[in-house]
Amino acid sequence: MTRNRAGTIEPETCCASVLAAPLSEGQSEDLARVFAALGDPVRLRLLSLVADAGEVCSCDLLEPLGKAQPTVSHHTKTLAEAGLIVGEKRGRWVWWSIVAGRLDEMRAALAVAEVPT
Amino acid sequence: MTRNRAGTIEPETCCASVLAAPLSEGQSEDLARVFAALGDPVRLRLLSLVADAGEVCSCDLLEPLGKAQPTVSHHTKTLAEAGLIVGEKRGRWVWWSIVAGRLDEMRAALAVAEVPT
DNA sequence: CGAATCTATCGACGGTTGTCAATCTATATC
DNA sequence: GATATAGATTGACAACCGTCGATAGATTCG
Repeated sequence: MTRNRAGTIEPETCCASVLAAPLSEGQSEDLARVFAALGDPVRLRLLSLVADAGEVCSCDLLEPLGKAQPTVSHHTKTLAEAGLIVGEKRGRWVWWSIVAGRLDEMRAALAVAEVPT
Repeated sequence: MTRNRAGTIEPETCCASVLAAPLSEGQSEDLARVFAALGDPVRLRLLSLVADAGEVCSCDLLEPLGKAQPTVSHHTKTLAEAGLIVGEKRGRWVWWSIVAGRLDEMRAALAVAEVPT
């Protein structure tokens, strides 16, 4: 598996499916890392807030999530490392937005009866 | 959120999307439970084996997964409680199969640009 | 019944994770 | 430069999780 400079995970197999039999250990580890990032209720709410607003700065996430600042920072980092969001620093603020393509990849991984290319 | 007697998760909102802004705490917890079940490489490989074979008995999972019997039993239980697989006992064996609808629900939850009803 | 086999449960161990107070870095403002 | 603010990092703690040996339950076969 490869890893880009931002440290996000980039499986060589962009479309490995859970339904494609025996998933290799490498593929399963890459997919599991991203699903694990989705496996926390606070991170899912964070993701929904970012998706809804299009762009959100971290400071606007504290109150709706009801978590302390280091906790929110920890979650944004986890989601960013999973490639699900990206942050852009502007002045003192970091603006987060969804990586739609990454969500599509995960959807594809869950696809039943995927037509192999 | 509701929960049936088998202990499997049953969100009242079958199609709650991560993109539908602020996901309620209940919705996010239900979704997170299922994504967390998917967030382990051994369980993803297990899922792929079941999906590929259509039906697999637990005894045939030990060797390909390279895990001890209690560990495999633990993982099948986790996936079953998440509603991703179902087991049918026949004689001494338990035959596991995929719940395709559950995978579709999770794909829908990750859908970008979902059209709200 | 007794032996063998498949699965689930229990208990324990080590590693990981979510959380927050305290602290540090970077940026902006006076 | 001094002060204030947004965010990241560190360290600590409790809770959770993956793993497996031992054991128990269920079913089949002799």
